[in-house]
Amino acid sequence: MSQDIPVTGYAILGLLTFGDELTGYEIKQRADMTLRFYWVSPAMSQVYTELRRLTDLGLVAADARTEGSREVTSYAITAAGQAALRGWMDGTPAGFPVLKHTVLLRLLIAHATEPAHTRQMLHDYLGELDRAIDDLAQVRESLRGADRPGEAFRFPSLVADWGLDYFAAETQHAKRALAGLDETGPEGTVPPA
Amino acid sequence: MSQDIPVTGYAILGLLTFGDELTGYEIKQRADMTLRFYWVSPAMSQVYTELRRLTDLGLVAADARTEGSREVTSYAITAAGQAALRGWMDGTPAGFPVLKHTVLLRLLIAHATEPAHTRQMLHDYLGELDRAIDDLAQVRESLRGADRPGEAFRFPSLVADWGLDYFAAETQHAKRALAGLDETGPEGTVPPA
DNA sequence: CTGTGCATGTAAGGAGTTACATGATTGC
DNA sequence: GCAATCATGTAACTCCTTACATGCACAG
Repeated sequence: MSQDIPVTGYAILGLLTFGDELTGYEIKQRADMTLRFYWVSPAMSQVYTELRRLTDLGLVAADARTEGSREVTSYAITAAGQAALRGWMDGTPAGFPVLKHTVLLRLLIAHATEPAHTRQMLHDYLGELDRAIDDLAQVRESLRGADRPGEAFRFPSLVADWGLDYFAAETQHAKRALAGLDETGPEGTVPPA
Repeated sequence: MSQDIPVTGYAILGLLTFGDELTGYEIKQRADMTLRFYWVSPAMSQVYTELRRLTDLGLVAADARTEGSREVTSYAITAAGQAALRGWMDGTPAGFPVLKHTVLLRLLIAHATEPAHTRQMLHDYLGELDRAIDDLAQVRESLRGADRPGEAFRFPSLVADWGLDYFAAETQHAKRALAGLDETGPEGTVPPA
């Protein structure tokens, strides 16, 4: 059946189940909007590589047309693609999420540098979290109107809400860590608020 | 300065800042205990590869001895290693965490399969979360006694607590998603509890 | 007429994985 | 005696990234 497609391949296949025919460029944009929060933001070159593979396997159909004077290729999922996607979703265990959290990694060994640097890092992280929340909130808003049970964007909404909650929690954690950093050892005093 | 070491290299360097001389095997064990939750669980082969690189760069010192009749090599961080680690922590932006969350990815496109499968997946995830929480809670317990400000395991404790909260939140999210799945469309009725 | 966005690719390389291979030590 | 754990590595391969390369369309 499924000839060993990387997860990103299935993710692209998944993006194509929402109805539209998409170009590689558009797939990259959609991935940057939503997929990046809980999977990856694949490089353009990988999107094309993956589309090539999926086309060769017959899981997507390439629709090459000429627009003005340039070649544009859109892709649509095929019946075989739908079947492969289902086979993957039903047949392979989901597995535990992998978190590559450089902030936490650095916090773990924060004793190896000065507190000021760690504080700076957490501040920066808070800023990036704000931006991520703004971005994701906008995506979430765009799903309104079709986000109720049975509607087209039911699951994307569920996932977006999950993500928003996650980022909110991260913000809290970062703030708590920041507060914890300001506490000094048993002999020290708590610095003024 | 730092000759392009992968993050995992710095992670290993970080593990060696907690005092002990460790063998590759032991480093792998420690990584599996703690690092895996917010970075990765590197394969054994990669641990050795990385230790080789760090040794070549003079960032760790290999201490090869013969124990009984077999060769055992332990590694300790050198002064140069400490400097390189600090340079990395202070000099490179931490960057936003990357989450590879197959459960969320699958939930996003859950319309492509039957609700029963999605429910099953979320159940499985809840089980794995329980196990992860147990494991991490045990690690957290082992840090007690040296987890206050200024003490050796201050930061690891902070990070472990962060992780435990994260897993608790994930459990809540998964349960909420499960509850959301049981709601049917506007025309349907809410199934009995 | 220049920069930004749209659109598509190739090539090189790195990080990390699985599979394979080997052997000592310890506990049952 | 056998399995699990300790301990160390090599080889092949894959996913994915960065850098490079090209060219149209459109707005200011």
